[in-house]
Amino acid sequence: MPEPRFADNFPPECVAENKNRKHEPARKELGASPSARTKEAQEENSEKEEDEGEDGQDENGLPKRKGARKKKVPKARLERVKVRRQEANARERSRMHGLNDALESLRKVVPCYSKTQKLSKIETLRLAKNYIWALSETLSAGKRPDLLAFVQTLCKGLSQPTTNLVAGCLQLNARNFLTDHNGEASFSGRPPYDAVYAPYPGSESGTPTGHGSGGGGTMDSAKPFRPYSYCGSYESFYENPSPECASPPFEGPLSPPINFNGIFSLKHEDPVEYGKSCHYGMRYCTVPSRGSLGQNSMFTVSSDSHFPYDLHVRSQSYALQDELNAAFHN
DNA sequence: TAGGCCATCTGGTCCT
DNA sequence: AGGACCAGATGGCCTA
Repeated sequence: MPEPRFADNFPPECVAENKNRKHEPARKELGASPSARTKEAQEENSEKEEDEGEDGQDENGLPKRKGARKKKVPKARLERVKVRRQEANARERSRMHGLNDALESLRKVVPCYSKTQKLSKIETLRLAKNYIWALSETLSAGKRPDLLAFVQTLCKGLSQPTTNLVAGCLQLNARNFLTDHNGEASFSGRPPYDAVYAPYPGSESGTPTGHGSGGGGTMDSAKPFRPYSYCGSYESFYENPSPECASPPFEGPLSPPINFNGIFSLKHEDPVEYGKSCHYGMRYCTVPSRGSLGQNSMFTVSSDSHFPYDLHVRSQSYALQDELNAAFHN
C-alpha cells in the first residue's frame, strides 16, 4: 500500500484550485487598467514623437544632427513589439493573479483568517512560517502544546497589528483550553471536529460560540465531546533552534499536519467555506488519547464582542489569560 | 498628508 | 524566438 502523500490530504481547493483555472482574459482586458491605459497613451505619444521627429529636436531640445538620427523602424515591427509587450503584460498579470490566489489559499489555512480584514502578503507569509514552525515544534515535543509558547512562536516577527489580530483570535478560541498543573494547554469545550463540521445548537446563525455571535461565554455542553488528540508521535527532525534562523530540513514525506485551526483560529467566513478550506487535518485526529476533559472554560467572551477586532474578555482574572495578555501586549 | 499595501507595467535574465 | 520569472518603478487606494 503506497504511503499517503502529504498533498493527498490537503483540501483539493487548496492544492489544485488553480490548476485548471484559467485566468479569463476578460478579467482584465489587455491594457484595460488605468495604469495600462496611461502607459498605452504614453506609448502612442512616444510613437507619434518618433514619427514626427524626422526633423525635430532631440531630448535636450537641440536640433537633431543628421548622423544621430535614429534608424527608422518599420511600423509593422513597432506594432509587433507593442503587441508582444501587451501579451507579456497579460501573462504577467495572470501570473501575479495565480500568485495571489495561492496566497489567498495560504491565508485560509493559517490561524486568523478574515475575509473582511485580510492579512497582508508579507504578514501572511510570516504567520504561515511561524505556524509551520509551531506545529513542527509541537510534533517534535510529542505532547500538547503550551499555549503561551505556541502563540508566542506564532507571533514572532509579526507586526503589532497582526499580533493583535492573532491575539484576538487566540484569546477568543483559548476559551477552549484549560491548563493543567503542568501548564500544558489541554483542549476543553467544543472539540475541533464539531467546531468544523457540526451545526451549533442554540445558535441561530450557526455561528460557533464566540465567533462574534455573542454567545455570552456559555459553554456548549450539549455536544458529545471528542477530545483533541495527537495522531501519533513523531521523531524530532529539526535542528534549528529558532524559526528565525532557518527552515527545518525536509527529510522525506511528512505526516499530515494537526489541525490547530479548529482550536486556535477564527475562521471569519461562512461555515461552508470554512469547512472546505480548513478541515484537512481533522480526519487524522480521530483516536482519542485522553478521555473527556472538563467543561470548564478558562475564558469567556463578553456578549458585546465584535470579534475579532474589538474583543472584550470578561474574565480578566484568569492566570493564563493574564499571561496571554501580557505576552500580546508587550 | 505620509506611509503602507497593492496592482500593473516594464526591461532584464534565464531557459527551452 | 518566446515564455517564465524577477525586481524596480509608478500610481492608486486606504488609513492613522
